[in-house]
Amino acid sequence: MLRLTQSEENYLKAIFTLSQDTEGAISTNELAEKMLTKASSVTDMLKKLCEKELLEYQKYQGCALTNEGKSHALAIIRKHRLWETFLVDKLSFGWDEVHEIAEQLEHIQSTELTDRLDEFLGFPKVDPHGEPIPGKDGRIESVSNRILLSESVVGMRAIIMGVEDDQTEFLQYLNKIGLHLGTQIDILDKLNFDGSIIVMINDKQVQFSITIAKQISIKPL
Amino acid sequence: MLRLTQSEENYLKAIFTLSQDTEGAISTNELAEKMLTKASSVTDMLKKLCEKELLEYQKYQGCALTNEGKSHALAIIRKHRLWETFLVDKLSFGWDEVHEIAEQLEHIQSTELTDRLDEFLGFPKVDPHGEPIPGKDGRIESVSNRILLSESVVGMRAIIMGVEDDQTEFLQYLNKIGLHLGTQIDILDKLNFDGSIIVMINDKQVQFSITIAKQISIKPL
DNA sequence: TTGAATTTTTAGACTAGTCTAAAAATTGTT
DNA sequence: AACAATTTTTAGACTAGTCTAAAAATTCAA
Ligand SMILES: [Mn+2]
Ligand SMILES: [Mn+2]
Ligand SMILES: [Mn+2]
Ligand SMILES: [Mn+2]
Repeated sequence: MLRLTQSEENYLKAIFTLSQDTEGAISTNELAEKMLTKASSVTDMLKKLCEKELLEYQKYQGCALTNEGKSHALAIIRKHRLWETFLVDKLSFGWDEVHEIAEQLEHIQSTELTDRLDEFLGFPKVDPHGEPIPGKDGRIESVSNRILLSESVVGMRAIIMGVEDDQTEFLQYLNKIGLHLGTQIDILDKLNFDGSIIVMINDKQVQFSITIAKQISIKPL
Repeated sequence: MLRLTQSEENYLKAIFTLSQDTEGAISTNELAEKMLTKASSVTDMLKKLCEKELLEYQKYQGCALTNEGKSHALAIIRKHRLWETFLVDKLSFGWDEVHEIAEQLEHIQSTELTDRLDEFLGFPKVDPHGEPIPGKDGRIESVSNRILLSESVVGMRAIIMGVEDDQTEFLQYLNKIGLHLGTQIDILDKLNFDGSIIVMINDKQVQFSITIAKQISIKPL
């Protein structure tokens, strides 16, 4: 079994995540930005991960994970999301407080631990941000009939199913306006000129910019 | 707040532990053996930790933790023992399976997490090996009327309270002979020439070498 | 109390991960 | 197609942690 450093694992995870919404290879700069580091550091790491056959990489052509690399990334994401669930469900942390801690816990090496944690939590399907939790086998069950709030239409009634961004400030903002997983909303209006969406949450009107609306996923009722 | 690397934390913990049963300073070689590393590496690390005022160190004179260093060490030991308790009490691991995992978990940085875990576990006083768990304030409650099995006298009846060694093979051996925390034993005999102790455990006779007897702590009834 | 054995430190090297600055390759634009 | 802008890689340096081999200090024992 190939043993990876924390840094290597963080790169794999970042590449996997970026690949989710990008066609083709991931560029060095894109990855540098995501990793909050410099392109030259990324190049060095890509060479190393390519050497270990976790990704394919050719000079100036960006990179793409191999199956091996993908399954490593999924194992880390599985751990991250299980630990976040543990922190919220068992230790009563808020959904805005768990990401940084899970960022460390995801690197604990023990498949046995991960699988027992999964069982202890009752095999949860999604984490506290509504993100699906990969199974033991690395498979992600597709989450059903979700759309982004940005794609909603006026008059729709819907349930909040997830957030695409788990940054503390964003989640704290959502807390402040009373928006949680499972919250019911009504789409009241959309402004043509900037795409803003006006929503009713617990009898209060809230206006979301298109940027925010793209970070929230809902299930129409 | 001073941020330490995993390696620095492991050194502090080792120095603390060695200091428990050694008078005066800890020597470079002693520490090298404990850390499974070379004396030259230890010297480098001692310089660094001295620089950070976590220990006092003078060339050729060994080292001793400062109060700052001690409280860091205690915080790591607290985490280690709480996580071991979590693994055994909540995830049903055996006491022989948890040390390696806790060796990693003890480095997770979040006082909030540690304190909530403590609460979730019901503020346990001892870990699965009978070792006391330091409190939030770093204080260790002294464990009452314990002696080592090696110091027992023939005819005594006692309860197993702890083990001084948490190596997997040792604990597995204890499992095999049916010795756990809380097990009741009778001291049947002591052999003068090698110090072996013959003990009755669950109606079976078992003979312990003096080496083993020094690793087991008991409470006489 | 002096020489030998042991312990400890230093010197120099290596790996992992990062950085800055400069060079090279690619991309885009006229 | 040529040149400019942008992206990416390389070269060289730095820190942390480790190692081996050699030098220095301490300890031990005759
Ligand atoms: Mn997260
Ligand atoms: Mn991480
Ligand atoms: Mn342990
Ligand atoms: Mn450790």
